[in-house]
Amino acid sequence: MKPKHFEVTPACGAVHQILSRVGDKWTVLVVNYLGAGSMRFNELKRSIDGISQKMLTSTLRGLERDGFVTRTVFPTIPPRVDYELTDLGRDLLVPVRNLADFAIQNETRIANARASFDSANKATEITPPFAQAAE
Amino acid sequence: MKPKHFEVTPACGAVHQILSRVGDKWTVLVVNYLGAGSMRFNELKRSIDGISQKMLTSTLRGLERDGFVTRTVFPTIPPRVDYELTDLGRDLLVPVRNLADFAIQNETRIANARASFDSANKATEITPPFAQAAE
DNA sequence: CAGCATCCCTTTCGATACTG
DNA sequence: CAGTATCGAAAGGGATGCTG
Repeated sequence: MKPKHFEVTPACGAVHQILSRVGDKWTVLVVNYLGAGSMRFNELKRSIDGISQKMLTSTLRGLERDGFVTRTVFPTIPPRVDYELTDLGRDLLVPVRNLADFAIQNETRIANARASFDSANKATEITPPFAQAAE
Repeated sequence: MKPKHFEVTPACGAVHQILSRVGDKWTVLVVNYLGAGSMRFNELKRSIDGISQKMLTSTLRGLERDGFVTRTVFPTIPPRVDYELTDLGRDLLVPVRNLADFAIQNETRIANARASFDSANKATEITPPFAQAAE
């Protein structure tokens, strides 16, 4: 849990914290859904196809810990828990969506770059005698 | 290598690609250094404290594959390899730095949120008889 | 309903040794 | 100098079963 090095600049730690939270598998999806308003646990779970309950829990906990979402428990039966973005969470949504826009706008360029890199690389390979045709 | 689900929106895949590249352990550091101009392999390695040559290599390969950096080999002895951001790489730097600025500007808020979350959590814990004082 | 605990597999990362 | 190859540790992530 505690970083060992990469303190190139003093602020670098904080930057990496955010970037790796945002870069994990589910955070952005969760934050994005919560951007539309508060949601319950299973409501989120149903919305985000493929997420396990374990990952949803830990993603929400992480976001809660960092102050991006609030968790409100209603002591009813059955229990009800609402998750909602804080102001900080809504602020986070802005730069994240900028990055998302970048990704969307450059999707083709990146895909092309990959394709040409991969084919250029394939050409350089050892080309073993039993090489399968390109998959 | 192939994602199984989380295609909530068609663009979601592209977004996640970028976010997870940028969220990995070293990419942002490398891209940030290259933002100042082209650099050689060992120059980068010396600049980024704690990075192993394996991770620097794979980070650079990933960035090259996605079209964010160029790799220029000078067939001299000893060999020399320059890495430099492409236009796409410099474009990437913009939203990334916005997110970095967000991280820096909200570092304290996040740290506070964590501290209060952690202490609130500690209070709820089983409080074992031999609980160590806060580390 | 909203979780926690457990098991287990996969991916990521770091350390070390070797090469053109 | 600029890598590749290999190994093992650690973290991430999924499936399942159980609880208040």
